[in-house]
Amino acid sequence: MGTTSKALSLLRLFSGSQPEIGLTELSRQSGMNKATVYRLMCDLAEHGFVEQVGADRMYRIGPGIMRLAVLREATVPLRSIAKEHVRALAEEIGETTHVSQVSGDELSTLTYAYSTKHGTRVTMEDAERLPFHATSSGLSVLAYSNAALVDSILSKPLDKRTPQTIVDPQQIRDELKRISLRGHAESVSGFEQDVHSVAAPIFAGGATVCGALAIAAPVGRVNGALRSRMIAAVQDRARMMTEMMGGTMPVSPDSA
Amino acid sequence: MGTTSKALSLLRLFSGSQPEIGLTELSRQSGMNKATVYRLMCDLAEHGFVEQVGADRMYRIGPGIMRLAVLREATVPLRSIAKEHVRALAEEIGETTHVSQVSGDELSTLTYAYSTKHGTRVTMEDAERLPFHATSSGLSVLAYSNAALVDSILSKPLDKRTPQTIVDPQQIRDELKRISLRGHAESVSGFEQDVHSVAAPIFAGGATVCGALAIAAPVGRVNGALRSRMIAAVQDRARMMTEMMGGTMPVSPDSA
DNA sequence: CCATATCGGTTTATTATATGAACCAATGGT
DNA sequence: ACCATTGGTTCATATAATAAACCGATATGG
Repeated sequence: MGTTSKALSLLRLFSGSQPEIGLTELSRQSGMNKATVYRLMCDLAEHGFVEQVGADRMYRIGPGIMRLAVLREATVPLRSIAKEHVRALAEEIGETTHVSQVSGDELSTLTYAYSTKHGTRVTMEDAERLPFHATSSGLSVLAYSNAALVDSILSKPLDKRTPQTIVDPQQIRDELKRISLRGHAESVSGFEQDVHSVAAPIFAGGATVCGALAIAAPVGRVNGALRSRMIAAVQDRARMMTEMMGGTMPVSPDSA
Repeated sequence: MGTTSKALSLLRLFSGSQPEIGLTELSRQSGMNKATVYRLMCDLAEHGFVEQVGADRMYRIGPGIMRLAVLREATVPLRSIAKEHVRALAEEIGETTHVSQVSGDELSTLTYAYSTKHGTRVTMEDAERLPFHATSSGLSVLAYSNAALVDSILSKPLDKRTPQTIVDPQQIRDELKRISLRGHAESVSGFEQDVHSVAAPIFAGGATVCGALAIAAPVGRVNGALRSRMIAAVQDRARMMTEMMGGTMPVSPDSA
């Protein structure tokens, strides 16, 4: 692996549940030599990609990222668009909503919103990486992705997150076909126990899928009526977001 | 320079006025060999830090940045806090407002807001790098920064952006003292002709300055009354933002 | 319509750079 | 007082980065 890739892969270790990491821990989790990690982190810090904080000198994501993020949003405003719709949709349906974004072969949560309508709700983690095969968001994205990505994802071993998680590649491929016909994906307890979610893909310029909009509710609350409303609303909103992104829905299922 | 630093410095070339750059152009502007740039960009693309777009294969900032940005904002929510205040302040004063952020020895615009009160207004560029010595934002930050940063900035040659730009290090140091006493900085046509701006620093945990809030108005519109309102408002808002960031104003000027 | 220039990308011998085991100094818990 | 762990440093070794030349494709212009 190239040196640059090693440095960037260190950033991958940071997550919502682990926003600050020490030098030794970084070395352990990356499997790289401590001295190497140290130098790489210095390089990253020099450019503001990470910063050291507190007496224990832990590293966390740095301010330099924000400049690039502002630049990204100025050209591809997925997050700002998402924020509006996610908010409104949560209000409308009374359940948790979120938008996730494709980046290469990864899918991560971009923003989410809770509704205060019920005392219980599905909770989200910041910037969480979502598995493609086990979430409605992931499936809806995959259903409109090129074959190369689908193959790449389904050829690796699929994590069985819950007893309900579908991990058979062929079964998933069949489901992807159905999804691309219906225009939305659905998952019941595939990622987290007791979570029922529906999702629809969002497209950017050139009819390429750039992410997904999803609604997630406790399984027990999803009756026929709510389910219908969720599906209709998520598709409608995703279509609106696609429009705002300057994208178009592919005319026919192009998962080939 | 290390390989990693070279890769990261390529990202620095992207800006609001140049959001997409081709391979040859990157090579030219960075001074690095084209083959080297190519490999580095591949590494960056692999991790979603850049992506290639269109038929001409231009590079732009990629979606991978957004995951890190979400993570950053979850721990240091400067931008989300800034957005609210910048909006409200623009409304209140009727002029352009913006918040910039320190990252190492750089200062860049994080968010801004326009007011529709007047037909003419100061306009901003996304993610623009601001010179410390020529902007009220930069001066207000510098006035509360440690001596190492101040020395580092003032020891390099200072760009004379306009005839009014102050470029004499000693003169600037004197001004910094006054700023730290008053709590705000002011610049008249120091960065852009005909722009009068006032700014106040924002502090994060540990009384370290993390950025600045500023109001910018056309010189001709800033009379005594407006100027007083701008100064009072910017200081007030910056104080509020500091509070929300969990920061504290340093008790005494600590520019030593 | 052909000649030329420029583009993104690729190859390969050369060389500079990254690496990692061992080592410090500092801190904290027992 | 001790041991374990932390962040950080050193330097001989080995690996990975580099750059000139090259390629095919596209665009430019006379």
